[in-house]
Amino acid sequence: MPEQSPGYRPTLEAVAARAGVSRATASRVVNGGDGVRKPLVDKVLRAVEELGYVPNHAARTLVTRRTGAVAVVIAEPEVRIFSDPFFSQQIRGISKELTAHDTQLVLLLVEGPGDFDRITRYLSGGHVDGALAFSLHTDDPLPAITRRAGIPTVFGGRPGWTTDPGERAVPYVDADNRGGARVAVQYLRDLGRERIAHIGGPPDQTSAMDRLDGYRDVLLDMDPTLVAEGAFTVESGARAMAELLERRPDLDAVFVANDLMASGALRVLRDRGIAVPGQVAVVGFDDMDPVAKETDPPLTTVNQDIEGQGRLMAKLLLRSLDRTGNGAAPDSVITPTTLVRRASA
Amino acid sequence: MPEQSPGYRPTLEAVAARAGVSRATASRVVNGGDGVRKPLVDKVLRAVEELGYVPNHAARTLVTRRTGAVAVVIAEPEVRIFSDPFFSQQIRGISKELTAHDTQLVLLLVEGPGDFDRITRYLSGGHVDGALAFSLHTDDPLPAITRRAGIPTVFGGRPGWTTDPGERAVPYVDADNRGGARVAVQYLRDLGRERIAHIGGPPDQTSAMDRLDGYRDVLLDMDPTLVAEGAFTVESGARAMAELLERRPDLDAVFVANDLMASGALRVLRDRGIAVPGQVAVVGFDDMDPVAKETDPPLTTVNQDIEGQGRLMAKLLLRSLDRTGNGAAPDSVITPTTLVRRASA
DNA sequence: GTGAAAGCGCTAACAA
DNA sequence: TTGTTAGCGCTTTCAC
Repeated sequence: MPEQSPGYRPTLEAVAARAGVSRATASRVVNGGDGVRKPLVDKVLRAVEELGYVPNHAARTLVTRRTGAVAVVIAEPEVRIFSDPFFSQQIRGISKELTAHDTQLVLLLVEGPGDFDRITRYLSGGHVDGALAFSLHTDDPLPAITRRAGIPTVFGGRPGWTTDPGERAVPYVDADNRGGARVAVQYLRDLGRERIAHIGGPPDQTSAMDRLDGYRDVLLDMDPTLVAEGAFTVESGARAMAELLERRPDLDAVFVANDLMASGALRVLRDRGIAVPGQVAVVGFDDMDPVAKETDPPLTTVNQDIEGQGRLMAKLLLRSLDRTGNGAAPDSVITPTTLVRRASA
Repeated sequence: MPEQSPGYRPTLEAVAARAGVSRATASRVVNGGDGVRKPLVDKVLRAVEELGYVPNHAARTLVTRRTGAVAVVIAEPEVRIFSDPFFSQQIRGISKELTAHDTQLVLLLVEGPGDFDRITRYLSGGHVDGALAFSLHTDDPLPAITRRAGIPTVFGGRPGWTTDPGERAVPYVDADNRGGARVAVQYLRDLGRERIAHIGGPPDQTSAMDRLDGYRDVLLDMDPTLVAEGAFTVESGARAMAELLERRPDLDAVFVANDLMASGALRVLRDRGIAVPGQVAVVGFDDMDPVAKETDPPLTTVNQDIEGQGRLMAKLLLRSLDRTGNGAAPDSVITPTTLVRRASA
């Protein structure tokens, strides 16, 4: 890579001149070289190399009307984003996929309700070609915002909104929360457990709802005293476990809606000298690294491929951005989950 | 906000026409309105409002040569980024500051050594005005890359590189790791502890080095058998603690280089029935939320304002990007730390 | 297959 | 103070 005086940037014009061709031909070569004779292609390529030419992105965007950038919108005012590897992993997956397609990732963090205006303006401002958003709460304004902004969007996690009839469904990627929960609870049942409790997540998050539904699917005659509500944090899991033990000292298993809460629950059980899985079997959800492996005992839990979900989101979005005809509106995808057996159940 | 047929975007031309002024005047108003008479300003503003005009960013960049975007480069191939809230918090601070200055955040995740080429190309490609980078390892190639790319860069964390004489020092923001460590160890000493051990982080990270140096500052006659090395993870902290107890069962205090390792150490002490702080006092580093508050017992630790560091990084970079003359090259800043007393020491 | 030329939407001299 | 005009660097018809 030739080192130039910093700040100087050769233009396509310069490349064309050096290669002895027109700007148009140089442009064709830079953009793939279709329909240009081999010798000319080589000449141009050499000029590019020698000059250290890098296309001016702004100029390109101005004429093509494509920015080559995608916004990732994260609305999570809670502390949760700080202690939850969930986002980091999804973003990693997204980043990999976008990078592979020369697309930039513009991060939009929503700090508060007042920010929605800013986000709307940005999204409608032609800065990005599409958006990826995480919608966690049932009353999330994000779906409405991206719809209004009129840019293709794929959501991470099932949005809580029920689609109005006639309105186009919002495309999303989500794990099979309900199915995973079903498998987990069925597993506890097959183990012979009879009083299977559940520690659920915040009821305004669709993943929590879906996992609770999966629990209900298996335990049709669900006893409400066996269900406690947490907040997807370690501490809330501990509290919920204590509450359950208070109410139902006879419980012999718990299906916990995420690993963080499960680790809190395990701590409470250990502190009270209750054997796991001997007296109480515990199954978590997420297979979060490294939490699940390092609990005492190691946690049996439901694995979901979070990074893969991120990749998939990006993939779906990029496909809908593709102008070569097959740029159909993306469908939603539910990714599979698998039960990982460790020692807690 | 007027809803238009999606895809249509009014131009400055349209605004000017509607306001009955020239494009130049419209442009002036949109960019602050200096030197335009009030009534015209109002007219233009109204036209903007009515048309729902949003400036075309590409066109503007093309002529001003400023992108209004900043890259955040994160090179952390390790698992660590997944379990460490450190980055999320810094990014949050960065995001807030950038947003307040209408600057976009482009996220660049470095997945492996092969990625450095890509990053270099991107940074020199005029996509962004500057960069913020996290340099954690002493052999990090990032400083060299951003220098070669020739764009202003501010680092998070002291880069391990010793600056060649004559070469411009790399500007960075870092916590006062050494000073914080000094205060922590001195505090243990003031408590009357006489055999103060240390669990350090990976020696290729400057923060770990600096904290170790602070420990040494106080314990000049440092005994090597009192020092163990961890990897900034819970498990490694537990291992290091076990190792130390093996070697020096007589130790009466431990200064641990971060809270994650401290929580592992506490677990080991608890498991062995060693009273904290009765027999062994423990001080951590980071005051990580929620870890430090929720250990058993709650952790006495050194607080650093991570989000503030992020803000500061952005602030320094934006200042050096400012073209109004005072755009001096940024200096480095060391942010203060404070000891937070809880129950473990 | 290749080149000439128009124009994307905007800012910044320069004129008026 | 306001308007006119010349590009910024690129892609893309349209001729050749």
